[in-house]
This record gives sequence, C-alpha cells and structure tokens, in this order.
Amino acid sequence: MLDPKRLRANPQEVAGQLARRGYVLEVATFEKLESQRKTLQSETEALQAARNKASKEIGFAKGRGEDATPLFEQVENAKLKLAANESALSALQAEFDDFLARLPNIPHASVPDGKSEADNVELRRIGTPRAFDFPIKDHADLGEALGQMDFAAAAKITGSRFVVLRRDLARMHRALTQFMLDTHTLEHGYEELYVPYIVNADSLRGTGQLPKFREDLFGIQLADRDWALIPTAEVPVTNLLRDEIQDAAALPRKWVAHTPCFRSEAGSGGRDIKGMIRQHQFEKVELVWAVEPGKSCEAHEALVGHAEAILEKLDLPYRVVVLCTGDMGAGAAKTYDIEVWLPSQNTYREISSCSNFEDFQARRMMARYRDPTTKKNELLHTLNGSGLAVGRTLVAVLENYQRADGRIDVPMALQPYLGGMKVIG
RNA sequence: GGAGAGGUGGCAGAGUGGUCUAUUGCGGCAGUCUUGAAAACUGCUGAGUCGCAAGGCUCCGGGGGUUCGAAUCCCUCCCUCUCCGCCA
Repeated sequence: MLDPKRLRANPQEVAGQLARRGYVLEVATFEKLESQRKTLQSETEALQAARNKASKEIGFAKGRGEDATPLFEQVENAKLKLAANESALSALQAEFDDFLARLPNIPHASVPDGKSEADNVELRRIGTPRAFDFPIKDHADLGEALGQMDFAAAAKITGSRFVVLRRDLARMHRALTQFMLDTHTLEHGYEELYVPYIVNADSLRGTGQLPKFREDLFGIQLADRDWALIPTAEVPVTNLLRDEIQDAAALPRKWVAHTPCFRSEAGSGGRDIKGMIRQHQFEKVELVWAVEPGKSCEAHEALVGHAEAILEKLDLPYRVVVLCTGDMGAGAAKTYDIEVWLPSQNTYREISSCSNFEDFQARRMMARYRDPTTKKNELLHTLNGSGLAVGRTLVAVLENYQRADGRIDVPMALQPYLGGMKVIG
C-alpha cells in the first residue's frame, strides 16, 4: 500500500511514478473520493462529538438528580443524521481503502523503464553452459526414461500440472531442500521456520495477494472461512510481522522456510505444459527479511547473493537480471530474477525472484519497529526471494548433469546429502 | 465432538451502563541524588486517524444489535485455557 499522505499531498507525482510501470492512476477519481471523504468525515466527527458531549451531560444531570428530558430530545434529533452520515462514511472509506489496496508499489529509482520481459536488463552471467557432444534430452524425457518421473500417474490422481517422483529423483528432490536449508541457516545466518500452509484473508491482504489476485490462489471452501493454500512461504512468514512492533535490536530479521506452494496458474494455459517447470504444486525454500527502512537496498543485494550461492555450489550456470518497471510484481519496488541455464530450451529460465517491497507490505500489515533514536514506531521494509525453487532446481540439475546414456551425474555439493551417490540411474 | 472458564495497552491485571480522559503494578524513557552504577524519589509513557494549531474522532478478540450513552447488556463468529471423548 502506498502512503495515503503522500498520495494526498502529491497525486500527480505519484501518478507519474506509477505510469512508469504502465499503471494509470485516476487522479480525478481519487481527488473526488478524497474531497467527499474529507467533508463527510469532519461533519460526522462533529456530530459524534456533539452526541458524546450531550450524553455526558445527561450523565452529569442524572447524577445531580435533575430532569434530563430536554437533553434526550436534543440528542434524538441529531441521531438520525449521524446514523446516515456514519454509514455513508464507512461505505466511502471502504471504497477508498479498496482503491488504495489495488494500487501497485512505486518502482525504485534504479529500476529500468520497460513494458515487458524483453526490457529486463541482464546484470551478470555466471558460469558457462556446458557443450554437449550428444543429443540432449529435456528433464521430463530424462526423468520418464529413468522411470522416476511420472506425470501420467499424477494426472490420474489429480490432474495436469502435477508430478509423481520416485526413488532417487524423489530423494534428490528432498536432498536439494536439505542442502538449501543447511546453507542458509549454517552459512548465511537465517532462522529456520516451520509455518502453516493454509492462510487466512488478512494474511493474503498483508502481502498483497488480495484483493487483486484472488484468481491465482487455491481457495479453501470450509464453512464460511476465507482461507487459501499458500502460493509462497512469503505469505505466512512475512505475516509474522503483522500488527507487531519489532525491537530494533532484533533487526534485521532473516527467516528461511521450506514449504510447498500452490498456484492455480490461471491464465497460463498452454505455457510450459510439458514437465515440471510450471506446476500447481511445487516446493520452495524461501528467504524473508525485515529491515530498517534505510537498509533495504543493501539487504536486497545480500539476499540475492544468498540465492546465487546455491547455484554456485551446484555449479549451475545462471544469470541475474533486474526486472523492468513493466515486468515487476505489483508489490515490488525492485526485483532481481535469477535465471538458470536450461540446455533443452537453450535459454535461461527463472529459478528465483528476489524483491524489495520497501514499506508496501509493511504498511498493509502494520509491521513496525521502534526507532531507538526517535522513539517512534516506524514501518519496516520487507524483502523476500526464493533460495531456490526446488522443483526447478531439480530440473536444472537433470538437464545440465545429464550423460549420453541418460543417467545423471550428482553435483558434488549434493553427494553428501545422497549418501555419497555419484550418479542416478 | 461434549461441558465449563476466559480474550482489556510491551507484559501482568482491575474495571460488569454515565467524571473511563481505562485504576494499579512491572517494564521503558527523562530527571534528582551519585566519582560511576544500583537503590530511592519525581515526572512522562497504548495505537490509528483528521487538523497549521487548539483540539476532535475511532479502537478493550472480529462482526452485528440494544441505549441519550457500552470495555460493561444481547446475538453471532473466531481464538485461548481446563476437563471428558476421539485421534496422526
């Protein structure tokens, strides 16, 4: 959520910033809502003040044993007007809140302008894609040939965009998770969390999935509960901060959590239909930071470095791009994507997305800390990034480490997690 | 699932229709004293929002209701605790 004060003070300036990401802020609509609200609010509060005063006087009068009848009539008259005003005001405020809740974040000044993925800017490329001297296969063909990756079985059990893994591939998938968690907790100083995989609507509003992106979620229909399966651990983890005031000494908070993630993939029909790239259910190891406002840029660099460390240890070629204004998620002020090399697609594909939300999520969820110098409660900055998407990492290992005979070499860093196994198949 | 008890500021814990502008304690902050610290004493100390300000409004788990007036009464939902039952 944007700062309503800033929006009120400089609507044209905010509109200009949002235009960078292709969002049209309807300044006229906003100003009309705002002026209506202002009038109605001050009128309503004046009526409330009058009612409170009169009621108090009734109390005094009764205390003195006086007749309060004239006062009753006086209050009665104002009551109808007040009731009408209050309901009009709360309707207007709901409209205003919804308007605010749907606005995207303002892009950071360092984010390049652009309309789409094509305008993202590559920052660095690490590692060299391997030259194969045999016809390569994609991960789905490799996995199915091994008899350890079964899309048909998953389709029977549930439907498309799910997978069943068996034996060594299932084990390697689990090993990747352990390897990532160990690296982040032991080497990068993260606190490991286990969290719920189902969250309520307040949490989804806090991180920004609601009200705008309900169609991306798997909702839970249970009585009248508005719950959903988590689309990412970002939701339960970041919402730990909701309605809390952090002690400055506890900052930065650095959390890591491994969870499954569930996405409806509405609107992605036809894209990445084959294989494990785009599933309704996948595993992710997520990194979440909460920092003081002045420190989020350096935190962002550290965070992306921690995600990169996983790929470096696995010796997988990758590149880092900074997303342009038009390709960023709505809540992000700045996003780095890490893309891993996939030989079968002859290109780099997203395996991690690391975003700085600045105070956008913090304002929605009232996530604050007590500034020790000003002694005031200030909004935190929040960040998160995948470290990494486990399914896609498995895909990358299969494709980059494949052998001519269809077997898979196990990356050195992973061998200790597989009981010293050096090859799969 | 059944029965009961509860949800109040950072924490503990009063308040059961009207000076509640939410008592008090702990914690925190500032000061006095002190070489320094502790102790003692004094003062300040919930959040949000509108306003240049004075000041106003809202918030006692969520929502709704009764009333001139609700932390307090009623309805409903959520959560926590105790006991029983069931159970990974």
